[in-house]
Amino acid sequence: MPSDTPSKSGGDPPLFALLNEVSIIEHLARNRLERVLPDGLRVSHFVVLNHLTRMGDGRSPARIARAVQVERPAMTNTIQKLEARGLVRVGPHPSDGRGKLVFLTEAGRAARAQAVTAASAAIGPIAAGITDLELVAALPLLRRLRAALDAARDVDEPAPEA
Amino acid sequence: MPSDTPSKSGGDPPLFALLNEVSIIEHLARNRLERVLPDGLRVSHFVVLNHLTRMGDGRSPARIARAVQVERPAMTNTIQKLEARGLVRVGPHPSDGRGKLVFLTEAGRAARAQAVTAASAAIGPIAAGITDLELVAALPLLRRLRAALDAARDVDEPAPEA
DNA sequence: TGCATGATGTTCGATATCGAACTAGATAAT
DNA sequence: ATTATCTAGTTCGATATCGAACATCATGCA
Repeated sequence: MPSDTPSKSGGDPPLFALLNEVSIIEHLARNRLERVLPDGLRVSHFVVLNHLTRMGDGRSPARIARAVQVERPAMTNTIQKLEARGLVRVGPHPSDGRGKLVFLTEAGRAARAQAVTAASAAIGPIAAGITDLELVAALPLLRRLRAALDAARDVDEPAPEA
Repeated sequence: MPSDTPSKSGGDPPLFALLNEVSIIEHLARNRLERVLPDGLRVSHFVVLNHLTRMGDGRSPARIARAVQVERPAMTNTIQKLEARGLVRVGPHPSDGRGKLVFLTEAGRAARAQAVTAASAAIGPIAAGITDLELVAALPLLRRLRAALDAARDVDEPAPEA
């Protein structure tokens, strides 16, 4: 049964081991989520609906893109799909001539609620042996790590030479 | 400065909040890694080199694909690229007529070592304010979550009817 | 032995994402 | 005011990934 055992993650620094687990969890959760979402709703669409619901309506595509860690062209595509499905309404920015603002429609809110239900039903039971207490306990570290990675995102040239 | 504050992740169940952090961390780490890898080495390539180095040589593409959470066509593509770069050697399976086995070349091991160095240099400093102790403390939960998600991967029909 | 089922590697078509580049509009500096 | 710089949204080309389908070989069962 131990078909993989030579040197599992023995020599890996803790940070690498953690990022490895994170990578696999993300992949598994994403795949699972993709299969249970209603209709042909994509994870990327769900993420945007979720973001708009939680953080608020009337945001620009660029702002959403930054928050969701996606490049702007991808967000253009996603929002066009959402608008075509009637889950989102796009209007011009009042004070910024080039900008746009994205608003949730009622259908969008409903679809998001339905997706959340489906996601909870599909992913919740899997983590049966894991208590909320443990999850909450692990959250602060992950948030700090995310913040650190996020902060270092634009800092690519740390003073080339002295 | 608080440009995003309406309802951050207040109403989210802990599992969702954690998966959200995981998703963002994975994205940020992947992007950062992609930028620091030598030549045009892709993250997917690096992952395979890493897996073969840590878990051992002479594995079949399908087995690697399962371990790395990627579909077989993607692994076919990745291995062809690796072979074209001379980082990997592919031979027939001795006892299984259809199978193949993937072996690391010296260039492959060297490239992996170089990539690990680059990755450490790029990602290590970011997590400066985070101790190995904290990371190690968070690992068990993540491993359990991964195991749970992994186990539930094929169990899609949990006894449809009684 | 012969046949059904499953696994492996691959090809194909569709889709999403990314980086680069472009246009239009905003913003800062001179 | 004019110019330079920056940002928003989009388009384009390239690439990776996925799901479905296929040919080949293994394996279990009759």
